[in-house]
Amino acid sequence: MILDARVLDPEFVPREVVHRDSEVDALSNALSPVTDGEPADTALLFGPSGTGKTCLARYTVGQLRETVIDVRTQYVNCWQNYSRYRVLYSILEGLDRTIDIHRQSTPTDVLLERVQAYDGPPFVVVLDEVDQLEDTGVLYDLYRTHGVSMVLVANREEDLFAGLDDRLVSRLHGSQRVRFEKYGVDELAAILRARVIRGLTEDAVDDANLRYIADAAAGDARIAISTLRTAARVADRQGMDSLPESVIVDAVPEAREEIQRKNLDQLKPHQKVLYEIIEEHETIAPGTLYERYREQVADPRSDRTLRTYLNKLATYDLVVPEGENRGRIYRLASQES
DNA sequence: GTTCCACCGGAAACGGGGGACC
DNA sequence: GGTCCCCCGTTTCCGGTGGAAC
Repeated sequence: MILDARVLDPEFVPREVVHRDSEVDALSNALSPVTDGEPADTALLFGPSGTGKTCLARYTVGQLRETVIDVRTQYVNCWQNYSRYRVLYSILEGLDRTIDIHRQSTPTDVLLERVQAYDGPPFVVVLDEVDQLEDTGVLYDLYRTHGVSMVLVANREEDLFAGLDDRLVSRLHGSQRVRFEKYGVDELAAILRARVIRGLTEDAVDDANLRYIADAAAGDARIAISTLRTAARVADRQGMDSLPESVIVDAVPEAREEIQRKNLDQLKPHQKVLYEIIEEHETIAPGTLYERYREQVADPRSDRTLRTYLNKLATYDLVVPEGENRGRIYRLASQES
């Protein structure tokens, strides 16, 4: 039943972007100077998870490469590349200039010098999840680098600007902003339909079931596509030639669990211990949490490190901190009231 | 109103791991 | 092989915040 599994991959960039025409136009306009060999202004993409920001950024930059011969591009995920060093290294990878750079011994300044020495055609850098950067100074570095144009992707404008250097904030003031709203059920169903046409056999799933998936995903395309993929995999394994409603209904919670499992798999052992302690209690105060943690591990980390871990868990949407100061408690995101 | 205390997070220091250089 | 340098995860230190207790 599955003809092309890549289409159901969360990273897949389709040949046509559905229901985001105005956003594509806005980003294309922002990048239009590149078609004349000039650097473009910084573009900022904001919106909740699963609204198509990353997909649209990759799609638009891909289109640019098809129409402009002389342009270079690089995609950097700031979640994985959160330090100044890693961002610069990743950018140099896009320029094929990492030969003789050693990740353990070459100073950051050398990487920056090498980026700033770039004198080729316009270079467009997409910095995804840019609000996850631990050192945002690299944005100022890049802003001042001639020939480099940035597309910054983040969930919330306030979160991004809160962490930025004042000089950069004022310079980004006039930048092109593209805002993404959650998809409606019809829009999500159309996105799924486009994937079904390219990835599954004809009539593998009817419109009513696609709308069911779209409705359950609550505006999040990532969850919708994950649900479709989970259902297709199950049906394919069982030798079915279409997706029955029962398989789709089961796939809805499974897809959410799969996303959560993937997040859990990325945790370090000590972070997992914290997660499991919070899981055991409905809610838990920080002091008690630290105490239980120290009881369970042989080589406990300091409380300060635990606070860093807990912030990480919150960023992964696994744990929710509630209240301030002495009233602070932690609970699992899946048990949110 | 004042003091105490739990909690948060920034900044600087520290140390491990790893590569370059002699 | 020894030394130097670098990044990065962690620790230490500490000031800020705000609710509780007096």
